[in-house]
Amino acid sequence: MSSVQHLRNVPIFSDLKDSDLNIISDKMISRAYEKGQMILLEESQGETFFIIVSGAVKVTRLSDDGREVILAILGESDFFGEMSLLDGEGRSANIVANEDAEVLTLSRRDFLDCLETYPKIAIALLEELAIRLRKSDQHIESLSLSDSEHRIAITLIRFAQELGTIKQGDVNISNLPFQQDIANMAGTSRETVSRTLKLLEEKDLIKKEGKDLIIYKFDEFRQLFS
Amino acid sequence: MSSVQHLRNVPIFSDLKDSDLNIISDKMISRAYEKGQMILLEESQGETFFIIVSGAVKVTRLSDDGREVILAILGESDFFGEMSLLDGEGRSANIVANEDAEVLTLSRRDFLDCLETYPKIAIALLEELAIRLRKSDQHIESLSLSDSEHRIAITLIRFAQELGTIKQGDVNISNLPFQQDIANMAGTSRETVSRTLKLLEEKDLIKKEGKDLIIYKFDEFRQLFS
DNA sequence: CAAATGTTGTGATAATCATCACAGAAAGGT
DNA sequence: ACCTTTCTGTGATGATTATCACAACATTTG
Repeated sequence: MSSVQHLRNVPIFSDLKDSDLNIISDKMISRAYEKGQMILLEESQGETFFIIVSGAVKVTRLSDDGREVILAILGESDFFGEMSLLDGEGRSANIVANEDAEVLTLSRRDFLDCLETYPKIAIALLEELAIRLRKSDQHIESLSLSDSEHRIAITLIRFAQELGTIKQGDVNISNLPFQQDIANMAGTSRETVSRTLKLLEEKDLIKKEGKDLIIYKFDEFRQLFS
Repeated sequence: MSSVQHLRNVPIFSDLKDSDLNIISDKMISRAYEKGQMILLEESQGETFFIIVSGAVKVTRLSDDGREVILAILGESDFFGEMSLLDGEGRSANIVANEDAEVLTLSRRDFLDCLETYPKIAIALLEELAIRLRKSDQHIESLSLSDSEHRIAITLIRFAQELGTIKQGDVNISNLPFQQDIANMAGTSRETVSRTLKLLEEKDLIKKEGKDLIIYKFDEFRQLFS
């Protein structure tokens, strides 16, 4: 797929005319990372805007003693790097390739020019940030008042919404992340994830099948853990 | 103070010329709420943008069983209501007056017009949302991997940054929120807040004085709980 | 000012969950 | 196919912290 066609899939660019997309696309540089590679470091100045063409990355924060908190897992057509471009602060999170990943990059200068030239992009970006803020708020709520079973269930729901495919009411998440990653998103321990998944399976709410995980009756499941 | 002068203090408007501010200011309507009054309800459609002229509000989410999570406490010159205007989703949080409060409001239509007419506002708003997202990320990190003492300390730091006054290295927070509110922000129980404040006082890190709370050597304190 | 209401302090108890420890399973590399 | 590494399952244990219960203190209101 050409890079223009990729851009067309990215929400913040979807309103633009082909001619404009071409102009932007010409300024972008393609890069590839392999699984586990660090794409952006917390310390570094954020000077680049990234769009994911294929693969997936995780957005993390690391504590002093090395424990990792996963804020989000991003996939195809998602973007990142915009935060420090916008507010000028240093990076607030690390980005690590969670699978082999291919990205398009735009320099700070070109990105900000885009915003000025195409106000629609700025407004679409506002929308996207509002959505992210909303998700963060839900995440905070869940960490604040749920027990680990709820937090893990909610994490599964997030995965289902991002990476799942629906089939007659059930959702299939293929390539479920490792238990350790689920734990780091849900704010709990790896062992608790293992035990809880078993528990949810015993309750016939989910089913593990190799690398896949099926959530039965997704709507009811969501209801259950609101 | 005239409402134009208030707008000048609001970061997203600070770049505008007086003449433009006047135009916007004319479209705004002033409203007053008293302590405890609900300003925005979770269910309702968000159709209004708010700027706080005086007083303070809390941004909360309520669980089914009635427990409250406080996402933020906003004060003078802060604004809210923009999220559902931007992404069209229903409200994600409740807003309650935490003290008697006076606000200026702008209708959905006028707000969106503003964004189109003054791209600078859109960009400034992007900046602000980026800052909020950053704070949310920190909040999530702290909830995920700190014990209650750390979480409470971090909550105090947030208050200090929003409402504190510095005096030779120490920060004075006058009108510290109730322990229950601190607990709801820190994701812990009211009793634990009580015990932890006592503990921090015994360590000579803070001091309670009536309604005030002093954090000694704020920089070191922040260091300590990063 | 008394009564009522709201807020804080503190002990006792129990529940949840992290941590440690290790075995078994799966995946990757050569 | 074998070895190595990574991932998962599961028991035992202890620490943290929520919850309950109630007294003391403070603030509001009639």
